[in-house]
Amino acid sequence: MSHTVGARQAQKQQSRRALLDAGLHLLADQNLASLGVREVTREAGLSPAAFYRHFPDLAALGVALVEESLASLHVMIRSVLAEAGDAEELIDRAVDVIERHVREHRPHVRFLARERHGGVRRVREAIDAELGRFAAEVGAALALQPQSRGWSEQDLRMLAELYVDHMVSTAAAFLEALETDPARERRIAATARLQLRLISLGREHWQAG
Amino acid sequence: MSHTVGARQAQKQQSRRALLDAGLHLLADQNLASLGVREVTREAGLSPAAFYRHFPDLAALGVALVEESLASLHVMIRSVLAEAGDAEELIDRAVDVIERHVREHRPHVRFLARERHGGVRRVREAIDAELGRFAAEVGAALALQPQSRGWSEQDLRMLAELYVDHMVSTAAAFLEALETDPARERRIAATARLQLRLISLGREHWQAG
DNA sequence: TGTACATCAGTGAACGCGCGTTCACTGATGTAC
DNA sequence: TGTACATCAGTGAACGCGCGTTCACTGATGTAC
Repeated sequence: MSHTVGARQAQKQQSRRALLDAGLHLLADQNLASLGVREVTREAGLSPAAFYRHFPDLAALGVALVEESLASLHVMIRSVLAEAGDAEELIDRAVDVIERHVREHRPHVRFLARERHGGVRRVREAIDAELGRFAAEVGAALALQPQSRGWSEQDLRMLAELYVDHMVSTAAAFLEALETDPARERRIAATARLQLRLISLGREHWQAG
Repeated sequence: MSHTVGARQAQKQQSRRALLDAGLHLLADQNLASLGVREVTREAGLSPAAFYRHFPDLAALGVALVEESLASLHVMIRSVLAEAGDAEELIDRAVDVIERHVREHRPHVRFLARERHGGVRRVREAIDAELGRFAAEVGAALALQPQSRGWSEQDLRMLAELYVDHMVSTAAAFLEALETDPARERRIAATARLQLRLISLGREHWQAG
């Protein structure tokens, strides 16, 4: 049985949550680098000094948001990899899952897109490291598939990276569409499916020539 | 013959240049959204008030930087599209050109990567619109190639976008490597070549199944 | 259960600082005659 | 060529403001007995 946390602990966690949510909300319209401590605490309904009971600085809050954001992404990727079916079905499923993920975790996805090449090195590195781990995971899953018979480690890795990069580009496109012109969503999904189909074809004929 | 600009005009252009260079330099370590007017003018060796003789605000300076950055990118893309040779040669050439471009226009490339999903909407939209134009240009070039016989407009467009997205991902990877661990450059180039080869294979067998 | 003390999340005031923007100005460059 | 006036890029001082961070504090929660 889990230890029941005391009221004090529970309240502290609630405040921490409020700070993270406030940050995520404010980061819809700006970068982590331009976010202010007072801005976050104001949004969270706390005094400025309270911030320091939870994080040493804003970069630390950013890293906490990276962890959250990537945890949910991780779940998504696993669910895509766990699917069974023919190539066509898998592609449709994968694009659907990405689209739903962006819709349901919009602030987190936006945060990742914005900070992946953003101005705060610690956060940038945390994101890149995690995306690298995703690629490794995808590579391991690909290695188990019969189509990968005879593929070198390097080839598997490059294919995994191609998939991850494509997922990232597609997610960013969905996000931009949601924010500016939701009608574009359908076209982006259609394009992503065609692209994945083309990549599948390339995969089938790899080393065949 | 071109009109010789007066000394006044020439000096003004020099100051404008200094402001753009100062901005670009400072944006190596931060976002446009967190850049300050005083910061830029200090770096450029001008008084704070001088800034307003050139730009109404920092977003305007950002848009000017987008135009510069994309002009040089445009030249690069045209040079890739203009190449002739077999698929293998074209791929090697394309990856080399991207690598060289990132090296030679590092501050501009970094700026684009950072602000593409950054916090300043005007700048974000300017970048996206220009990347869309690139995709159209690539699509038009692809349409002229014999391998594209029978391809629909939609298929050409999705392939063009796949190439542009791949170029963007590759450029971002080169950039990150240059900034953190130059030894990774060779591996990134090798991966990009393999990926382009796989995409080429997919292209050859498109609609063949 | 009750009491006395310890902990510590959150407060509110205070600090010094750099910010964006404005303003009247200066003096070199440009122009009309 | 010379003179008198216009233009305007850049200046330096000034303003009010919100910032990050610190500090001693408060009072609810936790703990030992």
